[in-house]
Amino acid sequence: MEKNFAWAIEFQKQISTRINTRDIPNKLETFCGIDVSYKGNIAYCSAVIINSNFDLISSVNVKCKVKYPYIPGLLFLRESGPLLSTLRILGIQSDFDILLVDGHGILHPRKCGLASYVGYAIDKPTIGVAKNILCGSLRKDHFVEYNGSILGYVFKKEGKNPIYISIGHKISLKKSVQIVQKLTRGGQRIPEPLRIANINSKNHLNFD
DNA sequence: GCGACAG
DNA sequence: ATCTTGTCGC
Repeated sequence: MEKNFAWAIEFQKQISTRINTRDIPNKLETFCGIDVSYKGNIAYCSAVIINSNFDLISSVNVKCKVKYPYIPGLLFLRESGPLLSTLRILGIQSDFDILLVDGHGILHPRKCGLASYVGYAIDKPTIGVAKNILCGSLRKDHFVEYNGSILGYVFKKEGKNPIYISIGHKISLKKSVQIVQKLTRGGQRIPEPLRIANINSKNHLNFD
């Protein structure tokens, strides 16, 4: 029962040509983290917004039906729907400056991971933060290289597994790394907005 | 053909 | 991601 997802691959190649890998003039006061967990065929998506002082500004939990399977390299098919629906609801009550997504940005076979697609879709500065690498080779200087280009950075915390940071959209890799490091509290592996969003998404009782 | 493979 | 009990370590 395999399907043709060739269209999705072409779509990613198309979107990748529209990704902005530079910083844009923007405030850096509020940060949104968003993540999804699953139960059967239901996706539970949570988004939270915090400020530079880690104060909670806003949060939403949204339930959605799963429409696509998980296919390595095509995570956006499965998660962009729930993420965009949730961000739309969140937007009704609060705005934010930077979005952090659980998954790769341009550190991707077609330079268009989930974080890049979502960032492009909402047209906001977005950073990709993944817990595992999908492609590329690790360099001693902590950068990740793929097809001759520096597309990511490995952030390793003592005693913890590393995380992989990459540009989602409308931000540079340098600033992406600075932000992720500032948002990662001592003793933690995951930057706060994503860590809280991940916890909330697994709390299925807080969904309508 | 073989191995790898975000969440 | 999710399925799962006890268990090792700070």
